[in-house]
Amino acid sequence: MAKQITEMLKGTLEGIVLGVLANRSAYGYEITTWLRDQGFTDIAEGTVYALLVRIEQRGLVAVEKVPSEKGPPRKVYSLSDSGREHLAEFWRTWSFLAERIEQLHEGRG
Amino acid sequence: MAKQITEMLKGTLEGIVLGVLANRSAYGYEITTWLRDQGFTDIAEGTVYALLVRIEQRGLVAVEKVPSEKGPPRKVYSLSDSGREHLAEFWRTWSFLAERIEQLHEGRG
DNA sequence: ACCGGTACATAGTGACACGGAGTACCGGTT
DNA sequence: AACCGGTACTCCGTGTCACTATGTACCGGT
Repeated sequence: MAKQITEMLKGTLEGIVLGVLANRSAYGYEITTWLRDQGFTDIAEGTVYALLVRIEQRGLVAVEKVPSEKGPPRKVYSLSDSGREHLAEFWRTWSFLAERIEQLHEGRG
Repeated sequence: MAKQITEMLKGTLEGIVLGVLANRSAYGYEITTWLRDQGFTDIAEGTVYALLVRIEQRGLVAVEKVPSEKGPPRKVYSLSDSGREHLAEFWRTWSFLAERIEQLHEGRG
């Protein structure tokens, strides 16, 4: 699972994170841990934080600072309306791409 | 707003092209036309040519120059053994990613 | 002579994941 | 008190990739 996943995550990681936030609010460290548990073992911590900053600046998420008993305060992100729309668009784009790739995979290319 | 597809194609477009070449040899212009027919209307011609140069330099494809009746000579690409391996790895990586994203989509995130 | 379709090439730009390092807060061990 | 590991976030530099824009060149038909 070498370098191919790195390039594939471009564009999809944002959708994944938005998808997670669609289910429940979460903070960066939590999301990183969740991704690792899902098998994305190579995802860099910095990558997730940078992504969160980006989607916050675009207004796709709202942030709330919440104190933690175990360390520095957490930045808890939740999906905004704009983020929900963006996520819907992501699913449409993803479906389009996945459909065609699956066709190729099944040899009907 | 098909800017999402631009980022999503990073990493996947290479796999798509390799997938096409797994079925039959093809040249750049032909591949571009095929992609457009498949619905990838925004794929730039230059993108495909640049990709082909890249995978040729990595030894994933072999090239043969073939004269055309309608224009300049075509560069016909065919998959090498190394390319076939790379494609297999692509399918593994893709399946891994697609599986997790589909789970998210179905709300089991 | 011109135009449109065929066919390939490439320099510059922007977006994004990654590697690596750093800051800070906390509880438990020594 | 000093140290360490887990928690939690930040930032800079790098490489890769698709896109934009443009250019070259070959060909047949008008």
